[in-house]
Amino acid sequence: MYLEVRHLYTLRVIRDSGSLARAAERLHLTQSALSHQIKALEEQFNCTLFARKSRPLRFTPAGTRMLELAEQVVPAVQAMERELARLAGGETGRLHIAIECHSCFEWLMPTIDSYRDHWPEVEMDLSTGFSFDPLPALVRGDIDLVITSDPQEIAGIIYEPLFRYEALLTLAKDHPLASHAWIEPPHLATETLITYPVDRSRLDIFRHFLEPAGIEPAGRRTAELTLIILQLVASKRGVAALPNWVLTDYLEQDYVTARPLGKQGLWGTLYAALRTDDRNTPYVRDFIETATETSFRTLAGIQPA
Amino acid sequence: MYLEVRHLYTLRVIRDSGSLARAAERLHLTQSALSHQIKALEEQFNCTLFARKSRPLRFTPAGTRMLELAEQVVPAVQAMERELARLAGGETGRLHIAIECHSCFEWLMPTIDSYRDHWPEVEMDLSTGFSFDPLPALVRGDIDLVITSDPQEIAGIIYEPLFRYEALLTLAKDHPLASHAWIEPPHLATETLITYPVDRSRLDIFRHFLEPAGIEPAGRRTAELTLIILQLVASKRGVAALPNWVLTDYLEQDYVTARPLGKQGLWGTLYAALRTDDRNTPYVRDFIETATETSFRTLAGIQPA
DNA sequence: CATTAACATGAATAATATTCAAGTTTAACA
DNA sequence: TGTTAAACTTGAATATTATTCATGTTAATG
Repeated sequence: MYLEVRHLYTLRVIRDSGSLARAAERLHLTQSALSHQIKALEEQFNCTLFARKSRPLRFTPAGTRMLELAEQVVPAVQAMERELARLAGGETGRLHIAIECHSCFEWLMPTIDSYRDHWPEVEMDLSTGFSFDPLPALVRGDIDLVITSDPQEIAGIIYEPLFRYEALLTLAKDHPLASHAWIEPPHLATETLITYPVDRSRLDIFRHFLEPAGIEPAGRRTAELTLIILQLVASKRGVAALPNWVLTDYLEQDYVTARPLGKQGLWGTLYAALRTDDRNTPYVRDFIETATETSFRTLAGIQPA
Repeated sequence: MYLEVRHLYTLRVIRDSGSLARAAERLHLTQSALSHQIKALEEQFNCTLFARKSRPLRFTPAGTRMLELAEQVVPAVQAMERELARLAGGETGRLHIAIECHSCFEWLMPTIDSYRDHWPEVEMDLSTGFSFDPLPALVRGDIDLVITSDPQEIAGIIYEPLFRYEALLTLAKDHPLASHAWIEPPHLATETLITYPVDRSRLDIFRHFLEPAGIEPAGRRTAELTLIILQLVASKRGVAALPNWVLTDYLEQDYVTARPLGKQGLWGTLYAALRTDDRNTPYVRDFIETATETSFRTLAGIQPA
């Protein structure tokens, strides 16, 4: 065995996720595979790289040194890969993005920032899919990429999963439902549900939580901006299902509280939809990679798809 | 497939050796393996890395860029590996070296220079084995490493091959034998052979060239220093068998000329002899690695062992 | 127009990474 | 103190990937 870029990449993910088990998920490997990988490294260099017994796990001096190398090497490799991708053709093109996901700005903005650095020649545009259905526009070629949590089978369109997130029911701090460890559908029969202004068929809380149980909320009202929704919730005008990552800051500041929907929680997956033709276009591929990487760096509580 | 350190290492060797075939030898791989490896890289990045049809082969812009990465990454990886090896223990120790090879200073000095940088704590010493037989001293533990081209089976001693070289018969420029494309043993029956002052049983030209043919040179004289030997040859006091790498400068300056010994040439291997116990000692291993690397960088015309 | 050296290719094999199916260990909790 | 769950380890089975082997192609050379 030899030290390879793969190992360095692994090491970074382990540090970022704080445990072998979680790192394995992100790397799309079993936890056993990672254990073997690290063990082989440790045997080759005849030293331990980190102490597993503490959470988050701690790197030894040797592990820290190797991580330092990783920090130098991995970005350099990625930079070269991007440059070659540009060289290989398709260095310029158009990337018009539409988002159906109303809370996506948080990771989309840093993603676009860092993407622009790598692909200055790509003409970018961003439209929010509030008023029109973006998928036909994607098929027609008016736009090139749609961020959505609701993949619909359409010929010529593929969905690349970005990450999984949990929808939490956001509640005022002293809301009665906060006494439950998790929310069941009947709990909502007497509540006003605040949502983004989209058709209920696009909302997971209806499709995968309330409708299967045959429950209707007492009322519904909509708001476009996440901040407004939160204000409404805080002032007890209703409750709202929001992605966990949107809430981390507000929960920490104790502005609102939140509970899982169902014992297992209500999980959704965010996808990038693109035309099959664009599947291997370098600058499109790299956008997706940049997006997942940025998300995992920026967002707390999300899971690999 | 992914870009790995291995590929970057390969790329450097290809550049240094100017052809896939030679690079393969140095990497201890078949030429086919290398061809596959490069092909896979080129397919992954969808570009060619170098033009094969020219000798030495030329890197494309993409290849150059990747080589640039290699130049940054490989030394960084090696540096970390050495640091970890020191951390893992055995960071300090003794390395007393004896050389039997009289022309080895050329690569030994740069080797020791760069080695000292990496292992400042290791106490080094160098003795030339002119007067005593170093192998018993190695067994006893008086010295720790012997550079020799003449491995003798001794319990507790192993030989790590460094590189292969060709012994050439060095001749005055206008020497009659220079008219032959290569030298046969009978040609030497009328010549004075100039050698280093060691027993003839240690000299490859006797053991593997003259004795098998039952030929004796007309005379023999010795000199300790390579430069003196060359002066004697140039002034027609005799002929001498010397490693090819010693001669490159003098041949270029047209000071002397040289011919292969036999149609296939007379090839020898240089070894590092060490005690079996020291086989895995980090600072000893690294000396051997540094030595081969330095040799291939410094010396022209040598071959992987 | 042979001949040689360098490189390419497809199939076979060897080496290596990963998973699978246990088994430990640790920490949390009743 | 026992019980459970989560995180990690381990050895054997399997899958994947790298390398070799045998052979073909190409380009340069006499």
